[in-house]
Amino acid sequence: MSAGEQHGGRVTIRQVAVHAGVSEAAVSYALNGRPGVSEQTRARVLAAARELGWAPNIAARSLGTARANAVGMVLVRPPRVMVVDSFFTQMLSGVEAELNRAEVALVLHLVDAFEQTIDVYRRWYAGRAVDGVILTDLRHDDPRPAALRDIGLPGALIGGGPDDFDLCGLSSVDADVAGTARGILGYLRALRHRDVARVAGPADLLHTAQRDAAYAAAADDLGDLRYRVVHTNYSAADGMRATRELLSTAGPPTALVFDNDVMAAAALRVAHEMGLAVPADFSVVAWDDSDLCQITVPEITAMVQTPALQAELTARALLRALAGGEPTHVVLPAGTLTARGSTRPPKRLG
Amino acid sequence: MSAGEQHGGRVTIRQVAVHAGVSEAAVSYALNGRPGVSEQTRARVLAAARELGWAPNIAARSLGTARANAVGMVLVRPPRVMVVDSFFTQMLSGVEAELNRAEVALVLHLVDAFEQTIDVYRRWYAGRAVDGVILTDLRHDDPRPAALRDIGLPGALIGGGPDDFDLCGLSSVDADVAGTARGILGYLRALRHRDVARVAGPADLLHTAQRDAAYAAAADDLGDLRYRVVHTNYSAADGMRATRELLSTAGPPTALVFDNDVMAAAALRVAHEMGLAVPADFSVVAWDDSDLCQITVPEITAMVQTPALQAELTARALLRALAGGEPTHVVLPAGTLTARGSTRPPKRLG
DNA sequence: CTGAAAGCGCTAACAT
DNA sequence: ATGTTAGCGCTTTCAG
Repeated sequence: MSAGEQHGGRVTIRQVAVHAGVSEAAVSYALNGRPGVSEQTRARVLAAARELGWAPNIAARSLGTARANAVGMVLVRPPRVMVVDSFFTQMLSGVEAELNRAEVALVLHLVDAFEQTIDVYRRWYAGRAVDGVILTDLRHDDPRPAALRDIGLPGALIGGGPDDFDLCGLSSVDADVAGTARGILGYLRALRHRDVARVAGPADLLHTAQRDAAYAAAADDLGDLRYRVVHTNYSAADGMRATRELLSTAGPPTALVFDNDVMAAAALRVAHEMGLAVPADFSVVAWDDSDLCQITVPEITAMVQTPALQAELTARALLRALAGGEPTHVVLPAGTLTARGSTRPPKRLG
Repeated sequence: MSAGEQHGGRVTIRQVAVHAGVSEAAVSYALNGRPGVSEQTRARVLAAARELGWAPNIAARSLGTARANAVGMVLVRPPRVMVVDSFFTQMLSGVEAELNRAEVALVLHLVDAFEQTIDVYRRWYAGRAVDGVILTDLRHDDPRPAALRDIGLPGALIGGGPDDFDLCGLSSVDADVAGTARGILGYLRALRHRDVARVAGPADLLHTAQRDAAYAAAADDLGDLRYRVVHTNYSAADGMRATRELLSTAGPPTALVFDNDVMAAAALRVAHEMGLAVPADFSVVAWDDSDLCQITVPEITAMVQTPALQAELTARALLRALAGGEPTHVVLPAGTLTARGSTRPPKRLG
């Protein structure tokens, strides 16, 4: 609360200059921590700026430097179809953590249809509204990476890593899905489960495809484990549908693994409807952990993921790319399993 | 996909002008739908602009007009403490719906501590980063409205309406909390409940205070209904703590109402732990509805709210204020009750 | 190391 | 109805 703060905004660099008794250019240098000005002047300028409550005019700076100092994210409405709400908020938190550090703004844009996304990118690029974008929920044959390359707009990917997909020069940050899948199946196998079914997310998400491959490989490695999968749209209702389907087969699985926590919780209800008990009749594991996994009866065994960290590193990778760095591909450690009451050895051992 | 789109961005108004064979000013007029240019030229300009893939440079426009064409929201991290995740995403969706219509960008900013919010507002104002802000989760004696007035930054409130609070000239959009509270207690009373306890949100949220008053008044009106309340931090764990507390009293309530869906779901677990049955031993009602209320056993009776609409109208009110309009105070209809299996008449009728 | 001046792309007041 | 021009506030060359 220094003396001058009652001025309250809209102070120009010119006023700071006269206040400090130097030129506008000197102020600019001083404020941006550049050479070309003595330490003494710098100190005086900074003092004057603080005293007057100066803050840079975003538009003027952008216009001069041709940088928006902002990054954008386009989401498809409704969010719940693409990401679970809690995953989304954690992701947002991670992105912001990194952007705040760099004093870069986050511009959010929701579109009604996936196809509109690229138009937004084009507009953003043309208008220099953002310097780059962060992508999530890549789909099979997702047109966005190539579009970004064609447009010339930098980007970075949360998930949807390098394995089987042309990233078009974008950076990516993935979790170790192979390790996570091995962790889950290995854990169940150690409990003697030999028939595991998975209630997965939407088949067209790359995210899901990664897990498809990871689970299949992990099951293969174990050798004596039957593994099947049903895809859903991530909603509770669809998860229940899939769960019912799997449990209604002749020779139902002894363990069900879910691609998110909501569907896992919903499975407990299905069990109840079908007169089955968890974990007596079948075990349940959720890929993501959340409060939800701890308010059910029984509590749900879950793989703890780090979406906020993943998002934070993605934002960092984008900022590096904006600074001229090469694309990077980070893989975070596999999730850690928290065993709870929803898992135990199957009734009939194989 | 017109012919010229391969140009791909960064087209200036000057290029459009030469392409259309007119002056820069004429292009500006034509593009912004203003008088001062014939329909014929306008058409030609628009065609040229589309052909070249022109989009306005955000910074240049802002600098010229002294408007950012953006509104901001500052949230306190972690979001889950202040708003339930699903409420937050719905709110975001509503805000964006309105802003997109007006081609206004949304800038999101997360801070670690509530106190930092006003600094961000000040910086945003000084730098013309946003034209206005949307506030949520007003607290008791919240300093933000007055700060905005002092700073000179327009704003609008999601919730925290006009009743008992100096809004400092801000617009607000509220749900009819009084009506909702009456709806819930009336419904329970009609089932013959005469002893209802509430597991509420954080006491320092104005939001919660509104409900406190609404429930108290509704209980008073009914006359023969005992009502008590315990405040929580909205988390599942704290909700369970409060639920346990209430059910452990001598003469426990026959119905519990919850300020959010997560705590309501968590209460079912508490019931199980305590050897109680829902709705046999006590009924459960949630203020917000969500998928969660439909995957529990029993399903949870809930008040359906319209957070997206509330947020949308708030954004609209803000845009109106930016256009010079007077502050407005909208009150949305009370929530509608969806009765499910978690409620029924109490065992011992009063 | 410092000061003057040009220019980023647009809008809006001016002159034509 | 159209074209000319002067800024918006900042950064950044270029002389001093």
